[in-house]
Amino acid sequence: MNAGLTIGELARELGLNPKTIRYYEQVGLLPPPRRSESGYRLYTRNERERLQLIKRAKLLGLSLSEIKEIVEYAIDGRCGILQGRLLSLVETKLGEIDQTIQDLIAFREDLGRYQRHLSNRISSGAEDECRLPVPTPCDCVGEKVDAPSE
Amino acid sequence: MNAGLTIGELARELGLNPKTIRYYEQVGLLPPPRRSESGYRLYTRNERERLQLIKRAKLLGLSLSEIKEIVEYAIDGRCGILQGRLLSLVETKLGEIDQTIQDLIAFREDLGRYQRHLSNRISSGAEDECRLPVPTPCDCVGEKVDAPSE
DNA sequence: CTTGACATTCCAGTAACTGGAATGTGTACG
DNA sequence: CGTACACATTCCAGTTACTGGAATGTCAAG
Repeated sequence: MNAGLTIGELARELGLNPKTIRYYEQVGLLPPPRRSESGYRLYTRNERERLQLIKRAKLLGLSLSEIKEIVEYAIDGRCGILQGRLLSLVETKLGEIDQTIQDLIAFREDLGRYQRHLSNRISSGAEDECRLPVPTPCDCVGEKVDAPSE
Repeated sequence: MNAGLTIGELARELGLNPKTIRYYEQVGLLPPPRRSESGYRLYTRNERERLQLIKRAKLLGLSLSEIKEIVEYAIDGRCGILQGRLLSLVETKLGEIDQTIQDLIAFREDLGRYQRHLSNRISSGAEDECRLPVPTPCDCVGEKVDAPSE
């Protein structure tokens, strides 16, 4: 029953839940794969590529239906009206992705600072004054929020 | 009735749906803000910062309850057991964020290539042979390629 | 004083999974 | 061979994180 990955193997390779893969098939994001004698799904290289693309697109925050549009085009090489629609979708998203990357890098820095702060506190046994520098530059977060002044 | 942002103003500033902000309040991610005479929510700078932190954390893929843990800690300055729990959460996430950034950058490249490809095709009026280089044939994310022959 | 854009609450729906139940499959072991 | 055991199947129900709609209230402008 080999010659192809089972759903579990594919899922493990990609760090996905097998259920997620079945779900993608159900909503038409993945084509129904061929089946073994006994009805097990059998996947190939193609599906792996396709899922990787889907994973990336998800990172970008595309919805499954947007992804479907891109993937369908990419995989099937379908042409026509879709092209213009797709180009503008891609262009919009290109504009967004750089911002996303910036945000992510900024957050990574916050988090790193936070981590250093935490492990310092812990190793020094400090138990008080735990205000932390998580949010961007300044204070901000550690405030009870009634601040009634304007 | 001013001295503070209304929910709509805050939402616009942050690119969120006002409903989302109310939802965050409902699940305890945001403290109930003070209200105007007539019952409108009035927000301050603090909430803006807090929401920005939440937005970033979401980018990273933290769940709302994970975010809540971090934010709550930040707010109450609570110490003790939480610290260790939090440190390991943060450390795990730090490990993931670099991968996420890598993925995002790789996808950005794919997308850029795709965009050039598309606009070339369109401006040259080409209508056939639309296979595109989107999914980067090589593997950038989940390594581990033991392709069983097919 | 009405119109229109905002706000409120509550309830219902959606997207994208995720888990559980009931059942079948394939290999390995005594 | 039989029986574990980890996998697979389908179907259905639940969860998370919103998102929209209805009914109603508020406020600044014309």
